[in-house]
Amino acid sequence: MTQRRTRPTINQVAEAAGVTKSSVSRAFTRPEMLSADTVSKIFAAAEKLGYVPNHTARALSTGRHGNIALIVPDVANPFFPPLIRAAQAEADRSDYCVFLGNSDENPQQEDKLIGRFGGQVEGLVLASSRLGDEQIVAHSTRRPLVLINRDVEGIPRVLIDSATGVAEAVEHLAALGHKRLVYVSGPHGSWSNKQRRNAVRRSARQLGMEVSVISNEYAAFESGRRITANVLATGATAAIAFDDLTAQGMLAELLDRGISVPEQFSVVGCDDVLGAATYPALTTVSNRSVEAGKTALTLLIDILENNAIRDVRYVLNTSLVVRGTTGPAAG
Amino acid sequence: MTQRRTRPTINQVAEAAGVTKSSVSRAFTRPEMLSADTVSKIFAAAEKLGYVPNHTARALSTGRHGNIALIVPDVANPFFPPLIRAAQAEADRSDYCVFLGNSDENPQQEDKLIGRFGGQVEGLVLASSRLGDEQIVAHSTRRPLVLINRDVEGIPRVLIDSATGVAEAVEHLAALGHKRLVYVSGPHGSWSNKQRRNAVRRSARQLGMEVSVISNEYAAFESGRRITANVLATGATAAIAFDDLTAQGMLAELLDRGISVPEQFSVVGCDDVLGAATYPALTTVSNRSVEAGKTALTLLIDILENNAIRDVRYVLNTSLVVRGTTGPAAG
DNA sequence: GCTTGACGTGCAACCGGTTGCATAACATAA
DNA sequence: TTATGTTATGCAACCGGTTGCACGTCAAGC
Repeated sequence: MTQRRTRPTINQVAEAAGVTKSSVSRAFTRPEMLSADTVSKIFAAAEKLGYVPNHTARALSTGRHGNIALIVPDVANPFFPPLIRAAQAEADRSDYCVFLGNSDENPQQEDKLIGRFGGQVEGLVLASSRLGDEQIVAHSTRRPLVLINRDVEGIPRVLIDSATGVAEAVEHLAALGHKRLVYVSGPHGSWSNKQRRNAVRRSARQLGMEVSVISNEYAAFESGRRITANVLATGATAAIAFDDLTAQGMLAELLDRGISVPEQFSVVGCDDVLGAATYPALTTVSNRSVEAGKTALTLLIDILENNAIRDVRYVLNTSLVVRGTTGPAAG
Repeated sequence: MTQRRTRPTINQVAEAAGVTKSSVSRAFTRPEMLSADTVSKIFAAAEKLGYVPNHTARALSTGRHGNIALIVPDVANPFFPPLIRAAQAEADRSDYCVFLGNSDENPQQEDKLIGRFGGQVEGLVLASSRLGDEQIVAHSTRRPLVLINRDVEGIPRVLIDSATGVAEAVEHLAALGHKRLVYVSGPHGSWSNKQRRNAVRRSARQLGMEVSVISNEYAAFESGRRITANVLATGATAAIAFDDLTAQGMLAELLDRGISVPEQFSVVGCDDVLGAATYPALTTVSNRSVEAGKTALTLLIDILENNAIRDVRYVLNTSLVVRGTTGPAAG
């Protein structure tokens, strides 16, 4: 393997160009301060030596490193990758680099990551944070913070309002003649979960439907399978699940138990992460995660560059996407 | 919004503790050099002021920032999130922070990202890189590099050998009586694609089967749907797709065309990213992406910490996972 | 021809740590 | 008691840039 040469420094360029390092520095940051001659002389020397300004040194003296951190509970949850991708693209447009953190749905891990990233980022985006409000507020005093799917007063936040879509789902089921309904919960600390649960309850009450709530800490395919027995035990004819993964697990389990969907039981998911890829294709609540990721980054960058300190609460509405897992109530 | 206080520096801690900054520095890096008394005095002062060493400054003088970069072609492709997650977890265990880059399957973008990250990472992992060999070699002279699913001589690499699994798939189809086979290609620059295509051809030749290759630049659900007509036009009775997403798109399209799977047509995917979530459940080639991510990071960290410069070529074998989309040849 | 101002460049301090070397304090051995 | 070694701490240079200020030069204005 070839030897890794140490990179040339500003001083070497200065010497090669016959100027001081101040001028080299200015040539790269504020060339309009220098004569055109000097600038081109410096660029020529830099080019020849293969000089690239040292990011770390620059960050130390300016206090700006152009990094931001994005922390999510679970990269592998299909809700996040499109969000991550959108955020990353938006960061890139403004020449920011993004640190990605995976908290494993664990507040302690999330806290630890924030600490570790803390020193080298200018701002953070926390998606579906599992931290307590006080911790979030505490972190926000240290550096700019934008939240996704978490509603904390005074902190800029982007919220995907699944309540609108969930309400539509309940109405849809009511219209199909369903009377008894189950809501299958998601992670405990999840703001979206609370929001969805409340929306189901509220709409159901208005429509005179009965609702049971079944808890299910870790939202995923397998746990969806597992809680299906409990769901059926309630005697309900339809279920709304915290997310598509849970719904998909339920679908598989119902199929295995010989319960046909939607003839004998209706299932609604949330987040539309699977497209039409389940069988039957899943009726679900639309997802705005790409917009959420992009918006959060736009917001954060705006705060960083314009020192725009404001209390933004950006809400993205959702709606019901009717596919094949909902039908008239059995019996 | 509350005022963001500037963080205390090493000097303030030194003053508060009645020592010089050298001692404070040592208290945090090599406490065994100091008397227990001094250390606890310093820690007490640091604690009281809320001091945290400045990562940037430390990086500048030591040349080590404890960051690594991971670049993937598409975060939203379900092959990568588990890999990313595993890599991130492994990095975390050794206190490294990870930058995530999304190249959008674009070599230029990939190159740009490497450049942007370059100055602030100690090493890079390129997953399924779309760069040319020379570019990869060039980058590797600058700083440690580990490749995933890319086989470049002299550069540490972790390869998921889908050839073994793909060969099994071809044998499986032959055993079911299929004579004509299609391989649906993936991205042009993809090493995995080349490997899979060759494996299909080789095994088919040995088993006396006929193979057509259909190209399909962007591997995804929609493009899988789109190329299905071409696949059927070949007269084949079975297809092996570059990845599960493509296979899933084909499944949907076949269903829409009233062609039943596996009775009339057999489909095999690759990477096992969908689990049993398709309908029928997809027969596919197993995926070792979690191990790949973890191994790549272990390798990189080993290189960084032990200066272990070696030409590693780590191969992870795969095998066929038979589910419900393959059956006896029609007619 | 002298003042004034604009412009281009250099000087030196600073960002916040780390580290090789010198030295003081103290313990041990002769 | 003095020489010798060990240990804990301080001094100051260094990492590689940025930036406020001072200074010298040259052209325009009177």
